[in-house]
Amino acid sequence: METKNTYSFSKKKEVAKEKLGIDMETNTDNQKVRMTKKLEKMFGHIDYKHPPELCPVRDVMSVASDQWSVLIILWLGYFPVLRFNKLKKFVYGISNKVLSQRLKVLEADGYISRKAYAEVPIRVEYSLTEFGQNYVEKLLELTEWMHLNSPKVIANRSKYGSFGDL
Amino acid sequence: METKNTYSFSKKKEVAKEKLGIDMETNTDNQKVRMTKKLEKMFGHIDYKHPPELCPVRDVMSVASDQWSVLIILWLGYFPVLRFNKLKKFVYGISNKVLSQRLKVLEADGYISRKAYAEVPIRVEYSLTEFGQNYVEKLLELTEWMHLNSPKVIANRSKYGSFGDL
DNA sequence: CCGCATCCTCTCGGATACTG
DNA sequence: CAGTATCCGAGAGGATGCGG
Repeated sequence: METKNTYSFSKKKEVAKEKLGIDMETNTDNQKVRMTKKLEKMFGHIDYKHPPELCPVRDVMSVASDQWSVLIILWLGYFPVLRFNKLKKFVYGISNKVLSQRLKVLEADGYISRKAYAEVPIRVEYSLTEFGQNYVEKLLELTEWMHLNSPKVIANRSKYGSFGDL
Repeated sequence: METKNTYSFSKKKEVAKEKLGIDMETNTDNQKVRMTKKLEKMFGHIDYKHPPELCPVRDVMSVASDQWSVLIILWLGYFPVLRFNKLKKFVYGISNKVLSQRLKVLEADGYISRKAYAEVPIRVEYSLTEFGQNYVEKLLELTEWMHLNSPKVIANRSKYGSFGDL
């Protein structure tokens, strides 16, 4: 998977130039070049004409960057372990159904672990796995940025006028 | 906004202990403590019982972490400037309607800029703003992680069984 | 207490056709 | 070319009630 690269950067540049009339060489800024390298790593190996279902990154991200999933993971990063109803309290506004769905998917994808204790009434504890801890760190970098910049965005938005929501 | 903190960490611990039966002091690991600090910065100032609509971070993130928005921003990070139909080709699978919606919102939120040239036929060029460049860097860190780890997730998923999608 | 099953609503988003 | 307008279907997600 690492070695196979059916769609190299030079090939991409070709396509960009010939089929789309875009000259990649206009990328001069260092920062942009670094960014392009990273993007190349992610997009370079795929043909942009292939069905998006074949892109595992899209797939995985759609779970991990889901609004509810993010909140669940963040709160589980905050508290070491949480039970279903506690979690529901923190992830304010989530319904039983959605919470339970997300928890199942997040468990399946390896972010969280679920421990059920055979008591009466039953007790279930959710916590982050090693992998989930790993992810929450990445996520925090993003949410930190969001926390920092959301005022700007809100300001922009109202300056721009009242357009659609999402 | 920075100084106002109606819901301090110690208060949070109180609530956690008294109302939810969670002892925050079980956080021993250094990494977890750092994480908790960050989370505190984001969640500490809000009462988790307040309506989620009041949380600007949720709001801003729902736009910025939207699947289509992410792809648009990434491709605009790859190519310095793209026109509507080029963009549509790269963000494979997106419809006119959604692309146009997302572009409008992303412009309103300050990530991208739109330049229309009064030619016939009309030409419109989209590119990242300074702010958008800023964001795409953050985003790339996350997508890099995704690119790196999606195989693990897929593996986990199939190991776990065939459960729901998303 | 956990969370599934059901029902029902309602928004998102795809397809197509049309205009400046 | 760059969108808008309209229609329509799928499915996400909320509320409730029940079972383990």
